[in-house]
Amino acid sequence: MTLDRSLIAGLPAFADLDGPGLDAVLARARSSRFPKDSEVFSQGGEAASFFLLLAGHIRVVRTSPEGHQVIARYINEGELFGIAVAMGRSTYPASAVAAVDCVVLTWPNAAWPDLQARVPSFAASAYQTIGSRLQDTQAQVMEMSTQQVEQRIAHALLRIVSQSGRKTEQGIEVDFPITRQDIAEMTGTTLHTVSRLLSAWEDEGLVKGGRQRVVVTNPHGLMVVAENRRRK
Amino acid sequence: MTLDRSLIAGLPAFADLDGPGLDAVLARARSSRFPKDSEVFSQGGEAASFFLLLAGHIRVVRTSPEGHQVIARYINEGELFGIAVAMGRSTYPASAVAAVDCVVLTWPNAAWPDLQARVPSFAASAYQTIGSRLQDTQAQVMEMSTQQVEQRIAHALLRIVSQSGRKTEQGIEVDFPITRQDIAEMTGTTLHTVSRLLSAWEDEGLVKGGRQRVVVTNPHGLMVVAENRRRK
DNA sequence: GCTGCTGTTTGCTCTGGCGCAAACAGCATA
DNA sequence: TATGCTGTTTGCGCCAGAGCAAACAGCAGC
Repeated sequence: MTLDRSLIAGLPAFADLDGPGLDAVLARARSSRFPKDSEVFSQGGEAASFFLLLAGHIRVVRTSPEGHQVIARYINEGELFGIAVAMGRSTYPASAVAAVDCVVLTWPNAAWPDLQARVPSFAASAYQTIGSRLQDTQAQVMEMSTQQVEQRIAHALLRIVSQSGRKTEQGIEVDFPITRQDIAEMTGTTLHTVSRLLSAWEDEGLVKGGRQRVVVTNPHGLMVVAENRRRK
Repeated sequence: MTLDRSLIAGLPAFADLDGPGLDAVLARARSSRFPKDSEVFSQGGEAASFFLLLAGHIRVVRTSPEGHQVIARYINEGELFGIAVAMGRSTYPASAVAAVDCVVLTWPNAAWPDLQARVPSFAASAYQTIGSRLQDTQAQVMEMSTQQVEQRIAHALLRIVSQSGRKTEQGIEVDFPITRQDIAEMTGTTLHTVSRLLSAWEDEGLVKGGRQRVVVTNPHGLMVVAENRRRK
């Protein structure tokens, strides 16, 4: 099965590639579907492939030995993920779970050295992805060290909505199902605290909730909360 | 000034290099001294170079807009740091401060593409460094999400001591000056809490403190604390 | 339309660890 | 030997947010 260039031509990861370059990249890939809640790869499993998300949303989850779960990030359409090979790792450090039905491009790790040599801008894009994830994660550590729960949750919501928001009449909605528990696992807090805060924000007209739904109705107001600039 | 191969021949970053490879790498580098407390590079500053620590210890610090400081990591002898260029970044995301007098190799970023092409194993080592920092940072997020302060501090201490410990008669000592405040900034807690816990541990015979000094006298006991397996 | 499951809300209690304050101790300099 | 400066210790009060419990609500399947 041959994949069409148009699948990936518009993506930032391939911005610098010409037609033949795109074909070279696609020649080694295959596309597959992952239904909602299925695992694309599993924490600790041998890293045999790397991936690009064509459609859908993917949750990257780490589980501690004691069974605690933490959501490291959400992958959006067009992003590379599971690129353990680019970091010289042989196992996946986290699991990737489809938050909705997804379409994923898969490359075998064996293709990496060759791709890196023949399509250097593709490799550069992978390295940049890793670099920006490192930045994001370090920023998260800073947030967790210095900010209170309310600001952290507000920031997290704004980030989600800015990366994976869908405009509606009411405001900007997270365009995949997300539970209060998920938000808690992203911010290092508890389901209960998230629920309480969202309820409070709903009363203030900042957000609107629903089952596995969050709509930010007043992004600017939420930013004020995130920056801790509100007059209590 | 020409640098001698022996400077770097034993380092993991150059493990795969032969003699000419080492020379090629060194040809573009220059070596310099940084006195204690001086900055090797500064957060937000334009990233013009990347570095390797030949001797000493370096503290990587991020400062928030509100002035909060967080210690992202310590760099040990033989490690690459400030490799913004490998992540496609144009500014440094943190500052690097010499914790003791240091000797540092410096390459201009301009040398990177060439080195990457001619000494691929050097580039690979840089990418692996970034990858393992991402792992470390994500592990830190997990710790901060799921563990209490006591465990986090115990883990942090064990990590420091295993990476930069010096054996003494008393136990393993952190071999650079480190304050309670530093430990607090590594673990997202406060000077006071760190001091209290170290005092308590000293009473239990796990560690021994001093001004800017920490000696772990009973690593195994401290691991029990870190794993939260103690009978209170 | 009923049933069950999964996710959400909310009240109450309790406590880890932060913030403040003050005293104290090494170490360097005059 | 005295004087500061910087880092450390410790006591005390407080509160953000966790933990527990219980009721509630949307949605899927029968």
